[in-house]
Amino acid sequence: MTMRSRDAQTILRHWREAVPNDRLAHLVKDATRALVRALQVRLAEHKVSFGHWAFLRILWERDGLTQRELSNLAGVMEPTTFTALKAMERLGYVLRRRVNGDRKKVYIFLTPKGRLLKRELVPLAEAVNAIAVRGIKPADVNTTREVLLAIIGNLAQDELERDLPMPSTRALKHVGSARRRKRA
Amino acid sequence: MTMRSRDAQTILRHWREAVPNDRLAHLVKDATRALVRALQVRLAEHKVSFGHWAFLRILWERDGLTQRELSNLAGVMEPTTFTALKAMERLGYVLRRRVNGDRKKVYIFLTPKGRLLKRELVPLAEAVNAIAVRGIKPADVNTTREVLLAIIGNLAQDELERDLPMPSTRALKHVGSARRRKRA
DNA sequence: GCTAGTATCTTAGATATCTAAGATTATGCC
DNA sequence: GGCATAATCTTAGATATCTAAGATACTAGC
Repeated sequence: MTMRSRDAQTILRHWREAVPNDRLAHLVKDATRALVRALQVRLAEHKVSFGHWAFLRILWERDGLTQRELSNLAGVMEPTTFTALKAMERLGYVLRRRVNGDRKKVYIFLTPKGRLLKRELVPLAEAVNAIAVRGIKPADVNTTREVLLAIIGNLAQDELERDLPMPSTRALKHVGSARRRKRA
Repeated sequence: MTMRSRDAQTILRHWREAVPNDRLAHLVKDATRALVRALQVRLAEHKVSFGHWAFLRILWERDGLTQRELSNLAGVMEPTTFTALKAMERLGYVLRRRVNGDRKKVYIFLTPKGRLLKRELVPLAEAVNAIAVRGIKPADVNTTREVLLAIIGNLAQDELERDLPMPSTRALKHVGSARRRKRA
């Protein structure tokens, strides 16, 4: 299958030739795909799925978090988290436990097995990152970081504004209690 | 459901606080999610799915392309294209036709209905883009573009190198005939 | 002109993600 | 204390994507 290699080439040529102003989204998406794929193939060699990586990563820093908290940190919705953690539990990477106190919450703990993956997997992510930014000026990478953050911020802000029934500036102060506008 | 708004806030805080060096991938992915979601909600108001957008976009520029060509241009694999175009055919946006000549190929043509969507949908993408880059220096946006392109290029290059049985520099010249290494 | 290989589309099945809504537990107000 | 509301997890079902492999049509070399 020659396909994927040719694809990469084609995509690149495509972008180099014409990048109209309103295709930043497409470009960012292609970059994500490239990054994700690079990490994915490496993780696969260690039998870890990309979907689990995001949670492992957070848990290595600190476990005993709830699913809700993990969702927020990973930036995904709860069903995604739920499914991933169930699978990870089956694989023996984590334990899911309700503790005394708020019995709604499910706390997630790494098993030794899950913890051991860290030493194995983190280098893979570092390798992908190193490859990705090879030959790019660090200052430009930083600029990119800032720009992406600003974009995320702008869109989050916009989403809030679209949510508010009364689109006044003052209303933004009360963001914490904002309610989603129901969409068709 | 207050969730999504809080999520956005949480994600942002998260990123502003600590962006370790090897999480560029995560950041790019979050940006993609934000951009995609912004466009998605707008497209949904016009009953168009995000998955179809990418193909419409290409077809508005030029139709009569094959599925293979569309896949390459959209940067997705063929089953994705196939599924999307089948759905779009059902919706009456495109026709799929084999023509005399190479009867393997399926050529895609916009219907008038599909063509009319352009005027309706392009402004949505432009709006999202405008919101996304609001307040960001155009020069920085350009830098970001360049960096993302370079990243895509670096990773494409790396993928090729991983594919080649003999990882020599010279081998890269023969990229066109490169064969995928079989992965476990 | 047959056969082997290649190109293209298609099918099948997996993964990652989402929204919407259901179930359970906690909280707060009367 | 009991009911309404909120928080959290869970289920259900949809979408977008992928890989692997099957089916069909073309091409080239003998």
